[in-house]
Amino acid sequence: MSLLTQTEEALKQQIKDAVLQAGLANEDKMPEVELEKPKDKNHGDFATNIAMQLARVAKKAPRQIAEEMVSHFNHAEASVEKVEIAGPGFINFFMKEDFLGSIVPNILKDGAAYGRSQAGNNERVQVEFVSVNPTGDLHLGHARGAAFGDVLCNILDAAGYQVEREYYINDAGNQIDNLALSVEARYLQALGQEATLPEDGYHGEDIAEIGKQLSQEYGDEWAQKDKEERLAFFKEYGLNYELGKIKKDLQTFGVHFDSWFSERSLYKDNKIVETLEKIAAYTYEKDGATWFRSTEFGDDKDRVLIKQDGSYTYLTPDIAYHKNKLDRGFNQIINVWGADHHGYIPRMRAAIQALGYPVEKFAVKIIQMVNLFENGEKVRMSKRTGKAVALRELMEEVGVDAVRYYFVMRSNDSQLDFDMDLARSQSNDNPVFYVQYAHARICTMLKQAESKGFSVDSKADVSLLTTEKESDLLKKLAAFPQVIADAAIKQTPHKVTQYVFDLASLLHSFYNAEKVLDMDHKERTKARIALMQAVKITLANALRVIGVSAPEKM
RNA sequence: GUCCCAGUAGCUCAGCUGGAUAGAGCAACAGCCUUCUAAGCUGUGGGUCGCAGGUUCGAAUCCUGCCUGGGACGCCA
Repeated sequence: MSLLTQTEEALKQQIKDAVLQAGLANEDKMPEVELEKPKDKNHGDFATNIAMQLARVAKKAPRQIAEEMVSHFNHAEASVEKVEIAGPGFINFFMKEDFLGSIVPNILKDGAAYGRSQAGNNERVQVEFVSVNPTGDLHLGHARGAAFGDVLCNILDAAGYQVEREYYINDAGNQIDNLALSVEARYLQALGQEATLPEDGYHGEDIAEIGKQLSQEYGDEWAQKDKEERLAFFKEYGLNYELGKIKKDLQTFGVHFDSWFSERSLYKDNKIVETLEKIAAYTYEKDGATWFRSTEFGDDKDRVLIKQDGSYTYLTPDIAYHKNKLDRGFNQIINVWGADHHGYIPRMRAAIQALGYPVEKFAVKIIQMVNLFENGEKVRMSKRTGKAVALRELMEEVGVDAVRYYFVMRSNDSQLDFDMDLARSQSNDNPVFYVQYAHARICTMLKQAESKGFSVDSKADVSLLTTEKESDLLKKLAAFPQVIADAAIKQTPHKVTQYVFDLASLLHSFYNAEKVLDMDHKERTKARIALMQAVKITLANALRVIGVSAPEKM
């Protein structure tokens, strides 16, 4: 348990005891004590609205309740310096000076582990994200999903969940047959033969490249062979080529997966038939097709599982896939989907229920669209390729750090304007640099300290850290594990970018107000060096969670 | 037509399991470098929280309706 939560728990307990002793409520009428951290410092370190909550139970005015509660409150047990009643009945607690005294040594001791907690109780969570069809490059929208999913996993991991990252490869079905046909056409063209791309084929440069490669590698060998055999080979070839590119881009982007799940394996292992049998009670035949009665579970229409031509719709193997995921025993499976898939949620929820699983285990995070701006104008297509802007281009243009930071800095359900010029700019407008600069600044200070004979000392007298800027920093540092845990529970990665920005801001403010290296006050200098080290560790840990580098100098 | 997301300062967005005077960055304006990196800091101005009702001691936050913007509504994936 982190220092701050210990303090809070102790305080809550004392508040509860005081309420009971004052006879304002008995055990079963006792509401949950809620503590908040007031934004305004004049309102103390913590505040509670318990008096207002009790107004109805105790049948008294909130302020009067507050006074009776306070008169029974044990200041010493809760490390409270002063209590004030304010406004309509808020009770504000001002903690003793040293209540944050152990935070710096704690952080120095924990190092890279500072911020980690057991909030997740080791629950197993699986996050499936990206899962782009291996028929082309990752573009803008996929990139946001990739960054979001990866950071969410980092957060869950730090908060004490067991996380598994999975990519679902759509290597069966229509789109992959189409890929094979497209490759075939490009191959034949590369050999100088007449061939046209299928109507709904893939027109990208990369497919032409595959065709060229094949023609160079095999000459007309494959043109001679049986079409079926040829397509089977081209399918594999194209799949490996495209998947290889995706994997490489993801690696560059700093995203890795624990498992790559093949849709094809569902066919091979007979999982789809098994799944269909399992939900047979909710299926029926109509118009020569097999339907899933998803309306029974709140979907707005029933869905086809087996088409007239006997093939499956996209949904069918996907249900089998979700069954497979749930059978693996996760406490929760989280899917990260693009906004264009939101309509898909009700039918999948229906399927989960038809399979007999608790629907709460199934969560979907919808990632809203990204709009790219350059020179103040919306960029619809890449200038280089004429197609949707690829992640690769974006990384080359503005760097991995900026792309990742920008993609997680906003709530996933807000659309995102990505300003290329801003992300590229190495200026004070750019939040990525602002945060990294704070880290680099500390590194410089610590280096200077070393050259003056100081070293980081975890036994430095941190009670000398008494200025307002210092206590602001201490409080912010202490909050970090809770911020991570909160972001994990709410599945809101942007809370971490927000936190790291705030911490950087406090550091810059402190830096400008106080001098760390002061030969006239050696003890205070030591304390500040320890504080700087603690801030450095926390900034680095937070940046690591986001997947952004923490440079030593800039 | 149905469903999802959004609507908060000039711009981009936090805040949304109800709480005190609604926050941040950018932009604007005024200051701070012989002093540990000015990629920084300090200050000022700027808001009918889309609109209208409702619930509540209390609503940006919850409920209902409406308006605006984006997206989705295939025997595509």
